[in-house]
Amino acid sequence: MSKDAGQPSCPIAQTLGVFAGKWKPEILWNLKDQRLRFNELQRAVGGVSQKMLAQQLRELQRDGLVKRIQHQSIPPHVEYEATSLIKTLEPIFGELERWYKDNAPTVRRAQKKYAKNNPS
Amino acid sequence: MSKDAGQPSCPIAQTLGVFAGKWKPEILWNLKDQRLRFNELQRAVGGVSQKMLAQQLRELQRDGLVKRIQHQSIPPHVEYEATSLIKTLEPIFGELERWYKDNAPTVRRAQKKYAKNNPS
DNA sequence: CCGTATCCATAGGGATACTG
DNA sequence: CAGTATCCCTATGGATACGG
Repeated sequence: MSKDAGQPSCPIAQTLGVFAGKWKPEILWNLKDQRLRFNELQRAVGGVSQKMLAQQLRELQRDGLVKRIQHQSIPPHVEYEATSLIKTLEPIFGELERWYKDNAPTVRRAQKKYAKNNPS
Repeated sequence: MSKDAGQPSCPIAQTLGVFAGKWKPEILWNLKDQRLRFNELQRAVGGVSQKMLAQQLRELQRDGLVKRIQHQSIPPHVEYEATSLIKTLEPIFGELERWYKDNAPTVRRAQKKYAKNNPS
């Protein structure tokens, strides 16, 4: 019991669900202004396994954020590109970036202070 | 091996790391305009276990987003409240909320379409 | 009342090997 | 090249019981 009904109640969590997966921000970040092939993307993201990359790309496609472009050729040639829906995320990305620029030091200090008070 | 260096490269991921944990958005959402006690918070969030709530609260304290207020009394009385740093997240929350309002239907449609094309 | 400690099941995710 | 399939280990997270 106490099974979650499924939908998180607040819209914040809903939106995060779409783009806040483990590798998604970096994938979107890299696709923001360029098409990339699978391997290029894997190198660009750095540290992601094939399995994870494929999976996250599938979810991004499902949610309409990324489009898969298959060129018929041998050897196969596939490119991924951001859809127009991604453009609507830009204000969010902008705010996230700005927040980091403005507040990262504050967070660092809080963490140091916390660490000092908590002999883990 | 192949241990990740630690820091994700893009600031987006950095910022998300601070507040995008599984229960954090809902915790912050509830603390936004009121102090709450541990049990109140647990009920408010809904579905979160004691263990998870305690853990997420610890992280939020560590990152300076939440303050723990301990009243000395028997039985113990503890309250959690948002710090001023949380205020700086509001533009982000605002954008996230707005995005959901504007684009949730689009995402739904994309998902339906994707499901139709992918007999999973 | 406010948590921590412990146990345990499940899902996440890496490495590797293989296919169209 | 662009993935899937498999194996396997670890981290996550729920339930329960206990301590300050």
